[in-house]
Amino acid sequence: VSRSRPANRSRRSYHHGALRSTLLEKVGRIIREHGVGVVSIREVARRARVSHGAPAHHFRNKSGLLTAFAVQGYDRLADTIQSTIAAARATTPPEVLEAMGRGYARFAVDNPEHFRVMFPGDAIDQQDPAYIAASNRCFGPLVDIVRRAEHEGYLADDPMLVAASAWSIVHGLAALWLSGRIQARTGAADPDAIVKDVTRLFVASVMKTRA
Amino acid sequence: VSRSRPANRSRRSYHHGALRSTLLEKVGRIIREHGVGVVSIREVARRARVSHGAPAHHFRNKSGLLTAFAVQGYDRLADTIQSTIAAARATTPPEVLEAMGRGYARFAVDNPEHFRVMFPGDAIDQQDPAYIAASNRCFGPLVDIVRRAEHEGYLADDPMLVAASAWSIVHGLAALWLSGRIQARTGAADPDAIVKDVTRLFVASVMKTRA
DNA sequence: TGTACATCAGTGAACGCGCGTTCACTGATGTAC
DNA sequence: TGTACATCAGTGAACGCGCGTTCACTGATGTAC
Repeated sequence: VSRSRPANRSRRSYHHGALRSTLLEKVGRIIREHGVGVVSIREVARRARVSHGAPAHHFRNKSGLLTAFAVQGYDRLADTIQSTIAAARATTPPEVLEAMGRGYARFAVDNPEHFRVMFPGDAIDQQDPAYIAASNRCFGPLVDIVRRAEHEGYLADDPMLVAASAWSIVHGLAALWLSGRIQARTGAADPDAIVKDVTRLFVASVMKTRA
Repeated sequence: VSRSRPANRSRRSYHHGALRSTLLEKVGRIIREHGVGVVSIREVARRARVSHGAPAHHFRNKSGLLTAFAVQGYDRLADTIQSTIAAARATTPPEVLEAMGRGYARFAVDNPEHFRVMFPGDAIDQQDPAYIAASNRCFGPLVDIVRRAEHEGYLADDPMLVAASAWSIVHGLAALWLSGRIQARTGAADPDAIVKDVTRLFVASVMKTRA
């Protein structure tokens, strides 16, 4: 942001100042409004009120733009999971696992535009180091908690199987919710309620007995 | 297929004979090779060796083409689930539910191109009656089996909650497998093995006690 | 404080491309008589 | 069996469009002295 900003703020400065983050935000809006297939560099630039050549200074190409958007999504997912655990004051493995599931689904419902890009991921570069790192920040804590659960005697099954199952159930629920299937089939209107019920059912079933 | 087909089969007849099903098959190939975003009427027509105006005689427009492809997917999904139940000679609710889960995942792994179009479903017409009917053929049996399970005393939880959870876990597992996440994280190489483990874990947990 | 200059960030024209849809057309088929 | 004709299915030209990428450019910033 320029120090010498004139009193008349409608005079647009030649340099945008925060173009990178603005472009990512516009990507999100376009996906939310019209779907991933509609995202184009030119439309993103148009919404940011910048020439369509400008994004090239921040993202090598279209794939780079979408990959950066997915990375931002992973960062936010990791944050949401952590803050959900903290807000629930969860400490035991069942409490933590349930909070993680709720955080994951919460993120998907609140950030459908990120979730959609992060997951099938046709258009993004899965080799990108920032992408790999951000993705690891999400999966690491899940593995940690199931290992801890096993160590503390909460599990009767292989911890990696439990991790894969936990991830699957919450991912599937989020994906089906976003595509409108859960609402259509069960008449559910509140994602939080069904997320809570499903995660509770799963955690209670899998961690029923403490050795 | 023309009765008066000439001996020289390389002479292409003006009428294709089975263009509709050929076009759908080409859609599948394109998605498998390059992703949903790459499907275009012109490319589909090109692969079917037909002019790009021809598809309009079978599908109103691009959305109609993709919707028809999704409908075909739902039909195959319902068939796969039924035949998996039959092949396993499953009769009790836990056996049937587990077989349904395996069938669902089997379908996704074997028909990723259909699965990808059927689910986020950005590009398809969810109001299409054929679409709604085909989709119902898949969900109906799931509701039937959880209701039966409840009636026979296998469930401690609300049957619709169990149905939503079952669908979620198997859908999430399939989606994560198709996006390569499960393989990357667990080192699993055989989808059947992990599908079997996950469905068993779920069914055994949820239907543990018989009232 | 002032000046020169390198670097950064955004411009806008140009390129070549593939797309969806429409439409007048024509070859092939099948049916009525 | 033969003929007329309606209907069906595929053709290919034309339309207008938005796209990604490149590139010589210029305005703005910031740093060295």
